[in-house]
Amino acid sequence: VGDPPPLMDAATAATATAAAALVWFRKGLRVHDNPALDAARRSAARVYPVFVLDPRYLRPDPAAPSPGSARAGVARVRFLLESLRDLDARLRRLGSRLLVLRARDDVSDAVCAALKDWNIGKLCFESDTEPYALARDKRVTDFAAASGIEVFSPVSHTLFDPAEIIEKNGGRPPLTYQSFVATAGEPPKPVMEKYSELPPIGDTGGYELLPVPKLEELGYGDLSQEYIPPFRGGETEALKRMRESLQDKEWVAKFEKPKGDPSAFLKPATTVLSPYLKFGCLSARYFYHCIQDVYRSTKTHTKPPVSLAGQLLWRDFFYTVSFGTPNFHQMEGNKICKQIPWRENGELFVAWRDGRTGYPWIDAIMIQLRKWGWMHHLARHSVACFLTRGDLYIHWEQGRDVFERLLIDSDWAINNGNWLWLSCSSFFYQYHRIYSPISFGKKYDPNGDYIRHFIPVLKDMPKEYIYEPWTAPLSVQEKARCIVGKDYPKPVVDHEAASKECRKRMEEAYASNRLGGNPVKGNSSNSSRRKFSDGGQDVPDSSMSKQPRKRS
DNA sequence: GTTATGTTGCGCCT
DNA sequence: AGGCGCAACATAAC
Ligand SMILES: Cc1cc2nc3c(=O)[nH]c(=O)nc-3n(C[C@H](O)[C@H](O)[C@H](O)COP(=O)(O)OP(=O)(O)OC[C@H]3O[C@@H](n4cnc5c(N)ncnc54)[C@H](O)[C@@H]3O)c2cc1C
Repeated sequence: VGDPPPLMDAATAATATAAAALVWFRKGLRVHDNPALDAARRSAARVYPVFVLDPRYLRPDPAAPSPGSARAGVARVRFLLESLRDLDARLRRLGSRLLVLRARDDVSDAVCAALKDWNIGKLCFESDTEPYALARDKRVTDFAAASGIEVFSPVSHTLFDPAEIIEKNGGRPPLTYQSFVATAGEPPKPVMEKYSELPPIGDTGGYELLPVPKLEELGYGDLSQEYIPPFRGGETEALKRMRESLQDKEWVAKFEKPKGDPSAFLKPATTVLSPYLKFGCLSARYFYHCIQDVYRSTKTHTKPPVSLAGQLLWRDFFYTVSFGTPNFHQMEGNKICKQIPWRENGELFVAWRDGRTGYPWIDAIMIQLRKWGWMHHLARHSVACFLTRGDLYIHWEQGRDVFERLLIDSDWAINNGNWLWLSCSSFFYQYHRIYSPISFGKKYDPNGDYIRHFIPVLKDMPKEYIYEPWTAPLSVQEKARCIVGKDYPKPVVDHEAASKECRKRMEEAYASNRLGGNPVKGNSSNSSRRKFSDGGQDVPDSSMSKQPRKRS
């Protein structure tokens, strides 16, 4: 169970020596538990720590629906730059520095050029299992192979190696959390050896070495303060935040995920370590390890899936399933995804995206997404359910795209996995359980403080009406200086009617998935069998109202 | 075939 | 704050 991978572990890698090693940072923006950096410093006399800026990720896109680049909201761009600045500072404390390169077009071209220009003998980078990353990295490793450059690419972004888990499970990814946990066992220990010095960087030839750019230098000039979330990027912040969270041992030991308050924003109910894990400012293995330390010091502690350690296992669960599932990020060609005829509706989609549905709970969450790039897990549930199976019946891929761009913790595997979950397309199928856009938030925050903070126009709406302002008498709306239909939108759908309609459509979609989608099992061999034996039992009519079971 | 299980619904009850 | 009925999905294990 605890066996280290047989090939390419840090010790093996360290035996080979090269004059110059290049450490390519992408995620994994940290010094602690960094096997790639560790291998480089042990095996080379000169180490070049490199990050390549991708203009498509960073350049402001004026056509985008909210501030940011085409691919990332400005909150995540800021978080990345802060993380790079911190990484540079931490490398400098070890006598090194971060070499920030700018890709002209393709990131892999820039890496290959540096490998050649600096005469690199060994390339080290953290393995990344996203399809985009696999394609990018293959271009580089192909070049390295052709140039005789040794490559070391350890798994250190996740607790486990997804490929290894899939192999252990008989070639298929485990599709339930429990089977995943049973297959996975205990994660490897983080590489935490302290050292005071890194090998110096070598000659960088004619390369112009610029510091990490400022947001303003990238063209983000007149940004309002509102787009500065209260979370700063970087490894230093990550370790500080983790230690603060773990300091309260009782809180850690009693952590039980569905019990948190999604409306808490001044002091969020969960750790908000997700953006740090996303960029690798914090090692998941180190975090997991520290949680286990806390557990050892308390009498009892909660268990997966609801415990804090269990949250990290969810992360690895989605990484593993996504790695082993072709077309994981879409409905088409995705074997684990229910085929559902989602509806096309640009107007409703834009209302959702821009926080103009007329349901303050939903809109406040979408505005928190746009401005902070982070919302509580259950808040994400609320808006994802509303967009898809709960109210609007719009494709989860459209919601996924919005989250992918705007979340500061935007993560391909986790985001897609959770959208599959919430839309009842995979993993979870109880489409009758629909979040109410009114009562769900109200039970945590009856006064509506969360709404008032993110939707200032509603700040004087009496609490009796703040979750349903369209029900407020006009005199109340006037007194609150918020006229529904003018200052704040009317609801785009009626939740009662819309959710009922959604249930019906889901039932139909599921029925046709059973008929058409699964012709493998239940064929003619048992078609002659009828349920005569049930004849004496009194089956309530309601249970018969659905499609008759056709098994022929 | 049947049965147990599954992180996170709502409304209503106490 | 927690328990219950509601209505009910899929998967794994037997
Ligand atoms: C529609 C939707 C989209 C999501 N998209 C993302 C995303 O792009 N990136 C992302 O990191 N999380 C995503 N999540 C999962 C979850 O909401 C966040 O990870 C969590 O809210 C982050 O806050 P935290 O760090 O305080 O979590 P904590 O509760 O403190 O958990 C600690 C860590 O565990 C991991 N984790 C927690 N919940 C989940 C989960 N459900 N699935 C996988 N890993 C989890 C995260 O890395 C998190 O940082 C999404 C959830 C939904 C419903």
